[in-house]
Formats: sequence, C-alpha cells, structure tokens
Amino acid sequence: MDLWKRFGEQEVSHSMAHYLQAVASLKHEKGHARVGDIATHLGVSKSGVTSMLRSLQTRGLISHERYGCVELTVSGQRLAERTESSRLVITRFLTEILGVSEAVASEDACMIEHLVSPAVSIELLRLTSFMRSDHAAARAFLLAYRATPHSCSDHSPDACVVCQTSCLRDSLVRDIGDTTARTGV
Amino acid sequence: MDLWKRFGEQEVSHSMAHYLQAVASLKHEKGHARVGDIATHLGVSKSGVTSMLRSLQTRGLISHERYGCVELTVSGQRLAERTESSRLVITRFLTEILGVSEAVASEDACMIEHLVSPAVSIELLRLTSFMRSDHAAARAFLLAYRATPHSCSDHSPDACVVCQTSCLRDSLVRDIGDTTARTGV
DNA sequence: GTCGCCAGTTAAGCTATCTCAACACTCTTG
DNA sequence: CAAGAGTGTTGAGATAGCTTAACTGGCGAC
Repeated sequence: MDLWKRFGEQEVSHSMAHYLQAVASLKHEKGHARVGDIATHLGVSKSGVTSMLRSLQTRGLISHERYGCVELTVSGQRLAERTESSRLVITRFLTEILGVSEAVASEDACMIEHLVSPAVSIELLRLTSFMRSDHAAARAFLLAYRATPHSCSDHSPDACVVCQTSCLRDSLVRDIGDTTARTGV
Repeated sequence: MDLWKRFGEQEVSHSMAHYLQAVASLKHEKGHARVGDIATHLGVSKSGVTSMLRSLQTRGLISHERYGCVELTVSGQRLAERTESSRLVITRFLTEILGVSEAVASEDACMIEHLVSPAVSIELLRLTSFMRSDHAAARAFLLAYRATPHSCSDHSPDACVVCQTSCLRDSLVRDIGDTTARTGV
C-alpha cells in the first residue's frame, strides 16, 4: 500500500496551510497582509516568506507583486477557510466530547487540520453538534459516558477495537506518561 | 502562536513512522527486515532506505549493521506500536462512529496516525468502545443520531460549533464535492 | 579460483523549507 | 529632491527525503 506516500502529494503542506491562514487572518485584522506582517505572525524570516509566497503564487493560491500586498485568490481563500473550519471542529470535538485538555487539543488540531478530509470534518461537526444539543439521547449518552470508566479486561480482537495480539491500548497508556512533559497535560 | 512550527519537531516524521511500521511488520511476517524488503514494502529505493536507516539509528530507534538485518530498539518498537494503535483507533472511529467510507478513513488515518497524541487516541478509543458497547445509552444515542440529519439553520457562534462570521460548515460542504475525485468517496 | 548475480552502499542531484547576510527598493521627512 | 529608516528580495547554505547511477560485498556455480 503506497497510501503513506501521498503525504507529500497533499494539496498544500502544513507550512502552506499556515501561510494561507496567516494571510487571511492579517487581511481580516489589519485590512492587508504584507511580507513583514506574515513573517512576524508566523515567526519566520522575511526571506522565508518571500520564497513561500512565490511557491503559493505558482499554485494559484495567492497573488503578490514585488513590494506589494498579498491577496488570496478564490482557491486560496477557500483553502484557508476549510483549514480553519477543520481546526475549529477538531478542537471542539477534542475538548468538549473527548474531554482532552485545551493544550493537547490545540496542538493536535494544529497538526492535523490540513490533513483531514472535508468529509471527516463535516461528520465530526455533525457528531459534535448532536452531542451538544439538548436531544434526550445525547444528554443521556453523555451522562452515562462520563460515568463509565474505560475497561479492556477482555483483550481480544472481538471485544476491543484495537486489541490484536497484544492490548494495543496498553501501549497508548504507557506513552501518555512519556509525552505529558511535551504537551503539558 | 508558534504552535504550527512544532510540526517539524515531532518525535518522528511521517516517513519515519512508516519505516518503523514497515520494519515491525516485516519482522512479524518473515522474521527479519532487510533493506530490500523495506524498500519493496514501502515502494522506495534501497538507497533511500539506507539513508533513512542511518537517520533512525542516530535517533536510537533501530539498530543496523552494514549488510545486516534491521532491528527495532525498545523505543523504536514502542513508537511503531503506538502509531499502529493510533491508526487502528482512528480508522475504527471514522468508519464505525462517523460513518465515513473505508477509503477516506484509511487515507486520513494514515496521514494523521503519527501526529495524534496518545491522550487523544486513548480517549477516541474510549468513546468508540463505549459507542459500540451494548450500554442502553449508547444504543439509544446511535439510533437517534443516525436518524437526525445535521442542520445549521441558525448560523451563530452560540448555536453552531464552527459558525463565526459566516457558516464555516458551508465551506466544508462545498469542498467535499471538490475532493471526492481524489478520495473516491 | 573466478565469474556473475543479487543485496546493499555511496555519490550526486532534486525539491521543499528554513536561516542569515547583503543588497534593493519605497517612503517619509526636512 | 535626497538621506535614512524601514521593508522586501536575492543568494548562499542547512536539513530532510527522495531518486538514479555506479560501485562494493558475499556467495554459489563451474
């Protein structure tokens, strides 16, 4: 399966997605986006911005004239919006439904926002919205869910979602301790 | 916020995570992992494998002697397991709870498996397990959830998870059409 | 033994992204 | 309108991952 190789064939890279979002955000805040603003906003050098802008322009996501302001094209705008939507949805889902800390949720959302298909984002939104609604089934579910601790006593592929030869959940639990330093949980 | 820059500071890159998984998988299947096997398994050149192995060895994730077999170190093994667990959990959640197609779920899981914190994976597992259980609240929830279409008539930040100045859901819906060709939904 | 084959390595080169240092432009100010 | 302060660009150099081409090491066949 060469699925993993498509990572490099994404519509935009992680960096690009954030450049687009920076432009959109600056445009919204100050009315215009300039090289220096973007550099400050993203914490990179101005020369880095210049070359990234060239690359984004080649892909038709922005327009930029020497020494001028940066504008998002229609596709650039759409991509920026889509990434932004995904991040919001993912963050809300992680904090409000899964109950993960804000810090971890923000970090994870930032890492994966541009990689998640719109189809997944929208289903995530649907689930989150329904869970947060005052539908009786949603209320009842959340109450029961919050009250029930996870158990994985039966380490079999049939009983558990991830148990195969060993309980894969154990490896996740084990790793949580190791990474709390980084994520600050 | 320089959160986005941490993308490049991940414990392992997307490629590295897949090399580790390839080694683990080959070890499991054939008892040993050699350069050529890994190259075939991942669809890359042998020289690419050689240089990646050097890099993984520097990080203490594998051990490899010239012309010899590749072995995972303890940390390499743990990382491979963790990534594998994450992928399984994410895939199951996406298909069984969100109802996304296998194709999209596999692709998305492959892209984000190494980026999701263990804390998130484990909560995702907890939710998925509870949803799949025969707990009355879970059954009732799924029935109601499957029966209720998403609506976002009130485009306000209070009512909707993602609505801000505009309904961000719209941008996701709009993009689904554009990407179905790629994902084959 | 030495020929030939296959596995593995090295070397050189490409793309993406970033950095710093130096140069070029623009604009404000007097 | 020219000096100086900013702003932006270019260029050189770094790292990560990949490729192809060419070379090396190990081993069986005769």
